[in-house]
Amino acid sequence: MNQSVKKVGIREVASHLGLSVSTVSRALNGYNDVNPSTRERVEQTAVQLGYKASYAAANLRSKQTRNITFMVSKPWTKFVDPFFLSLLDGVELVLRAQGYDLQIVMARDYEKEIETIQDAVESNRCDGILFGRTRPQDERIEFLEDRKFPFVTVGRTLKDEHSWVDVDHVDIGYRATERLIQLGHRRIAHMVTPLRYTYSHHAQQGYRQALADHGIPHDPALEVECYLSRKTGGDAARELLSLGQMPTALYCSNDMIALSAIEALRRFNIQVGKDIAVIGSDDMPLAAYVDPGLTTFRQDLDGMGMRMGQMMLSMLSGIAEPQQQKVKAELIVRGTDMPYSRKNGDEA
Amino acid sequence: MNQSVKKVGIREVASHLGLSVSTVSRALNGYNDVNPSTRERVEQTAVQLGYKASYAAANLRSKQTRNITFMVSKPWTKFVDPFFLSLLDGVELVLRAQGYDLQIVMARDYEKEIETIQDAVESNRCDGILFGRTRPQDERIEFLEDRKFPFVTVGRTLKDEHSWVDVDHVDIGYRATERLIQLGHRRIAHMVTPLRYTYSHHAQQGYRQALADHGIPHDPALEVECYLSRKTGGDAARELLSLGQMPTALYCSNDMIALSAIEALRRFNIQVGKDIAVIGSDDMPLAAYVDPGLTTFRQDLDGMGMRMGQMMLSMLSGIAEPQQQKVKAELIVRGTDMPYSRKNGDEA
DNA sequence: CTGAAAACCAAAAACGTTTTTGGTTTCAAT
DNA sequence: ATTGAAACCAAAAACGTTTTTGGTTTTCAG
Repeated sequence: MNQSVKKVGIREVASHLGLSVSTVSRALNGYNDVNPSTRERVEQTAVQLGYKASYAAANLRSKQTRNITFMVSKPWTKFVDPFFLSLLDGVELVLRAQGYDLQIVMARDYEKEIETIQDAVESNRCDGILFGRTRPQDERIEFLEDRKFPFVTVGRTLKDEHSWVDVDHVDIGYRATERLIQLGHRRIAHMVTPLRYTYSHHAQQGYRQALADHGIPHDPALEVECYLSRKTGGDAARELLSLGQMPTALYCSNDMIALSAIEALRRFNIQVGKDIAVIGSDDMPLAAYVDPGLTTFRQDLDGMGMRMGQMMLSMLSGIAEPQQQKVKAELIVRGTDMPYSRKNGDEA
Repeated sequence: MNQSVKKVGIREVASHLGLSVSTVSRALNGYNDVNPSTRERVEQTAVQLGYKASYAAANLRSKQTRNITFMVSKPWTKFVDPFFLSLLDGVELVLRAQGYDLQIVMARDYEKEIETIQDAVESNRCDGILFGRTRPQDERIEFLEDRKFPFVTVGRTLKDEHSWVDVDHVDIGYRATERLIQLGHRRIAHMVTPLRYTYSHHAQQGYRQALADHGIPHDPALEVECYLSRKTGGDAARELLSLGQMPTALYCSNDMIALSAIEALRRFNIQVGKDIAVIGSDDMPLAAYVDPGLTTFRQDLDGMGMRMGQMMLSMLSGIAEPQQQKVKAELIVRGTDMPYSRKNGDEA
């Protein structure tokens, strides 16, 4: 009910208590050289008076913005969105709990990415940076490491010496391939996501390892690089069809590619889940909806986001060693994978 | 190549030019009482020296944060995401162009919404607020109007006297219904989105108007309120099935509901696009993908986002009158709507 | 020429905190 | 009692801009 017309500053609460401004500040910011009972009183009258510290003033003096920037790279939006927002949700949750704000910037093409990061660092508008879409060797990461500016990524470089959270794509590749092998398949194709991203290499690694472990020779013709738009996923499927001997199973390192391959195959009257097995890699909303449902892997994006936030927080509180967390994905069995039967081989 | 170890402040550029600090500031901030040639020189050496104004200091003095907060209400994420991010993209584009940062906060349930807004306003961390999910009368809007704090919404209240951008849902409702009528349908159901949101009322209005204009009596039993989760869309469809006379067409005020209804109908062996017509309202990614594709309406979210940003900017530059923009959606004809044929009526 | 207005710029105040510095009290150990 | 350390707090400096105030120069009509 305390309706002060003027907004109340730290002075007000200080004079209201007969304390000095500095004591109030130290009490509010959790310094230890202040009497617990004093702190108590300060905190109480602060809320009572509706005191809110001026961010600008606090930032100016303390040289930290309490802002974390998440850079989202533009060319995906349409289909990768859902992933992004779940992640963001987790990030925001833990950041806000510690009084940090989350700010987002969009990099609208490749060159803008590094530019955006530079700008964010140099115009000190944030204390840390978050981003994804990491590449085997990544200019952005080199820049940030060079400047010793706090950052955490979703995904990693191949060098792998910074703080990151990542789905274990080697594991996914391995498990998907092994599953198909155990279902009796021998000719298993890998529809590879763009190799400019690190995770594609990991998926490839898992795929090849599984083949090797089960004594199946690796046929380079069965590994086709696809791009993220739907078209080229279908194109790759057609390319595979034209091979002398058709693969009986497809492991796709993302669902969009799987889905577009399925669509293309359908056009050739090849029934997925019957004539050919398909396994995807991320569980996009569509995957559950198509018929038959896509067998794929679910990733705990919310949890990964939270983990990212925590890492950032701990870096900000002075911990220098890079932290890394690899997250296992959960296999979601739906209808697109099935055991090998001799018939399939003849199909092509 | 100018590698100063210390970061360069406004003092540096001033002394480097033999000018006063204040002149440099005025030159950089576009004040008019500074010689054009002086301004030129200042700007040049500013970039040359790599000068970046301290946000904190500038904010402290000028009392504006150059931050806009977008509040996203949590309970949707899974399916409404794509809409959200497209919108955000447009917003960010125009805001950033004017040097504003975009910051996002998640309100994780209903109560948190108003709380979050209050906090954003009172702890002056931002100059303006953006949000959606507006209700017929909206506590948040009342609060912000009361405080005279700049805000723009996606969607509006029924009172409708603030700044907003909104898809014309009356128009969608009208056109969808009219189209079905012109295809020969008479028993057209409206699967209504939750009435706690304003746009549902608008959709309803359009639907009823179209019926009235074509002399079709309004049957309340054909208007069923659904909720956003997929389940209840299907439930509503089942409810309609149990009616004495089955509707021959469904207009759904959002795609998710349409899709779940379609799924439920399929379980009853009712073929959508053949036995019953369905039209949706927003063009979610799924809509193009299901078979048959959902006939629906596309909304220019990117454009709406940009419009929101522009409105915010103009409010910030002092224009007080509320600005409002209604956006027409574009009909996307796919496979779920078809002409009425006598057979349908008997189907139930 | 002259005087007043306009253009241009410098000096200093102000923004509202946090941090530094240092001073007083309290307390336990001598 | 005395002393040194620890606990507590006040005063003032500092953060890096923008804004205010006012002073000097230029311009231009009379």
